[in-house]
Amino acid sequence: MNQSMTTYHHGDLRNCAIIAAAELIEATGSYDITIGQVAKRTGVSAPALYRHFTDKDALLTAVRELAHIGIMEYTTNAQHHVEPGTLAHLDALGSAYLRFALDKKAFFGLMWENHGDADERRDEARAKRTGFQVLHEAIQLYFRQQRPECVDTSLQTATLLWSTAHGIATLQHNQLLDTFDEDADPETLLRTATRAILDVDP
Amino acid sequence: MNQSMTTYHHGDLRNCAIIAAAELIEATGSYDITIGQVAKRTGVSAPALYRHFTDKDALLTAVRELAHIGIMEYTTNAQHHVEPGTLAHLDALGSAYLRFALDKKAFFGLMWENHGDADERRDEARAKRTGFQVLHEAIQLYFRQQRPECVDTSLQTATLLWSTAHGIATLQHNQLLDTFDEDADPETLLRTATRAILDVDP
DNA sequence: ATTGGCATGTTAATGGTGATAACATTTGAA
DNA sequence: TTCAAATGTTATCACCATTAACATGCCAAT
Repeated sequence: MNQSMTTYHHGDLRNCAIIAAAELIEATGSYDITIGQVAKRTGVSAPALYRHFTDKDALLTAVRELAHIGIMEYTTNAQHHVEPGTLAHLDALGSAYLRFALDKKAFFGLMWENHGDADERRDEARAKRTGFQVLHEAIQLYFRQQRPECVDTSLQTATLLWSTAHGIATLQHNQLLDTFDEDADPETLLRTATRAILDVDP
Repeated sequence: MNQSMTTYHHGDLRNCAIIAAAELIEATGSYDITIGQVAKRTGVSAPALYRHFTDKDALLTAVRELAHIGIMEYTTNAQHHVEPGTLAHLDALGSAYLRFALDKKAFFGLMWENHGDADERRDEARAKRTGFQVLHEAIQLYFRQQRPECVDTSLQTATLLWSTAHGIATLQHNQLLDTFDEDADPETLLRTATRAILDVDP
């Protein structure tokens, strides 16, 4: 991308291809891109990409990593403006998740798409588990600080909260929330659900 | 399918193609099928299908209709064994949703995939709204019968319940529930969430 | 009954896509 | 300095969705 294009060898093709793919996805709003498009945007021939990615899915997997980093940025930024261990903290995490799904529609879709290789999926599962841990720790902190009488070490609350946030995000992503209830507001729904779920088991 | 194959004209190609596609999806566990595969299974040439479907997506849309009917059967059957207006009734609906997602993985994925034509999407949205209405009415009945003091005419509870069920189903579909919490059981999660959400606003 | 038009099939061809093969250039380490 | 590995390039393939051009059989009007 920032290489003097006079060289036969590109110098940083792998990274540039990933970025080009991400830009393409952002620009078109769809992750249905072709190797040829990525190659052209990178100023290189299509087969050149196969020196750096075993197949198309490997390239998309690299883009998915970027998407994971992106959603992490959303949540990290959200946490900067709230007091740790408060209800507002949990709201901020959920809100960040929903906003990412809305702002970066194509990346959000790509992240959760069913794809090929089992090894790649395991790596992504690890990345997603990291995000899950952030939520789980925030919940643990919330209970210790706000409701020390009912601290719960299980993962159930975190799993439930993630599921709900994910469901709301996914339905909204498919434009179904409006279909079901034209007055539905994702953030309000999630806040309501969050409060309901946190009140379980007291 | 049940036609004497001696005729040049097939007689019921449209329906047979849809069924063949569905069978193929069921058999391979993936909705990534080709027109050629469907044609071969129907005993016909590939272009013949274009007399009945404008494009591949139109065929898949027809299969999606079958999937909607299928999930409706799951929920309808589930309702036969429970008292209307009870908590068990709501549990049965949720359980049917989760079981369909697990039993008919590929169909579930296909139903919620992002696809092309806006008109087709509007039709499917209608089908989904019908399913949503079933849930909403069950919830209304539940409140009238079990908790008449807090009947709520809004769609919020239904939307929230659907979102949660959908989130759990989707995460499970992507094998992420186990990743997050190896002890997580989808049915238990949904039952817990259901009770929490119903207790809102009392 | 005959026949002509329309619905519905068939084979051939097109254009795009992922992927591999065969060949070319550069780089860097012995 | 040189040659092998790394990395690009231009054919080339197979597969796929879709369209074109042609063939067949059903049905309705004569």
